[in-house]
Amino acid sequence: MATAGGRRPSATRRAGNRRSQPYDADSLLEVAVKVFTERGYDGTSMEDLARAARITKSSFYYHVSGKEELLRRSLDRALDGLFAVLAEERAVQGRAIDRLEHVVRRSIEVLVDQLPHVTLLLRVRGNTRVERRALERRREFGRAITKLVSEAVSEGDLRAGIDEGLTARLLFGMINSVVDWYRPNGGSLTAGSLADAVVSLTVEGWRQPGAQPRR
Amino acid sequence: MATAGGRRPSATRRAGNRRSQPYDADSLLEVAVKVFTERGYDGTSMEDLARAARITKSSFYYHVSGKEELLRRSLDRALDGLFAVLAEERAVQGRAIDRLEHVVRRSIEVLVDQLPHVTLLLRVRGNTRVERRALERRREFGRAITKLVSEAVSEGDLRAGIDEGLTARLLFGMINSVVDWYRPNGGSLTAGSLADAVVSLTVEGWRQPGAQPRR
DNA sequence: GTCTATATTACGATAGAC
DNA sequence: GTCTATCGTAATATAGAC
Repeated sequence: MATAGGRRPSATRRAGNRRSQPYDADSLLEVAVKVFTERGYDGTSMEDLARAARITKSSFYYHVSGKEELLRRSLDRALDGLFAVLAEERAVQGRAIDRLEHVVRRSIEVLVDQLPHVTLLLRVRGNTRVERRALERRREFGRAITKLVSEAVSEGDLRAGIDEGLTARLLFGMINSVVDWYRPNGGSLTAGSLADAVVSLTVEGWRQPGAQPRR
Repeated sequence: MATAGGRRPSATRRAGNRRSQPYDADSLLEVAVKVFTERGYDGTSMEDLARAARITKSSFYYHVSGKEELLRRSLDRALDGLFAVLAEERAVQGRAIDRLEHVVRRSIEVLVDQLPHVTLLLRVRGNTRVERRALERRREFGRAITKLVSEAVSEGDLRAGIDEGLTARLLFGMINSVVDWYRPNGGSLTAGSLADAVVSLTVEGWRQPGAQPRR
């Protein structure tokens, strides 16, 4: 999965806030997006970013044109990851219910893998052109999910009578909410076991199989 | 449900952005929180608020001490609503599974009823004391939900083997995600039918009852 | 590449007239 | 209660030395 590019010049080097070698635009993006997710994009100043990188504002500006470039690159990373999932073999071939499950599982992987970027994406409000473009792509992703749910109903694998758009929204609402608490260092909770929990909860429900229906 | 106070001096009067009678602190809170949810709290300036209220910044300051007072009052409104649910008769008496369902349904009602305030609450980052206090109360609410899920497992009404904390988080993640798309003017989708969808999806799952298990 | 210093604008907040 | 005018601060961004 990784960061999609090839070379990784400073990812490990910078781990632990160690300040030794000069920055490049990519390593500063990492720093920035981390701070954005902690304090919010609008709540973060270039001074905050520079302090987190242990350099001055001016040095920061040497590498990037400004806050919005950082936001744009981060949002693109998240969106490219999600759309790549929609293009995968198992997302386009087979029964809709299987394609849906695949997209759910892989989306959770992308979310965990690109956690800060996806987090930022999910909090965008649409105040600038960059943000509005991201929102539009997000809506496009949502439409693709709704279509999958719709087809799964048509093919008889989801209960008829459910509202496709609503179900899709609630499903991805559940998935997206993961960014609010998931922390990679947590250890045992992998993207896979998280996906298991989500799929289990939405597919089978939490009802105790033996239990009497309660109404 | 309403706005908890008694008199409603300008709620209807202000509907439709009509500008006629003088403001008070409560009617300005409504205006402000609406803008906050659209542009984000940090992304909103007092100038923005004043423009939305069709008065000047100075006039706005005549009624409120500043942005943070507006935030504090909004967050308190959301949190008070949610905690009131936990204190309701049906949230403290009976089987845990029934108490849980009641809290889920009533929380959705509060969310819909106090939509902008709950929206703001869910987006708080913890940058100020006011925000950190709200986050702490939110965590306390979360712990109460986890406890309910836990008890429902103990009482044998939820499948054993599920992770209580994870289930609680995913459940309320699904519920909370509603603020990202629900619009009251939408018409036919009431809090009740929304709650039905959430309960149905999480309790029964979306599997077609007649369908063969697929793995 | 990184720094100090600074230009410029935006923002939160207040003073004082009406 | 609302206005115009303004103060002080903090933010984005750049210039120029090293």
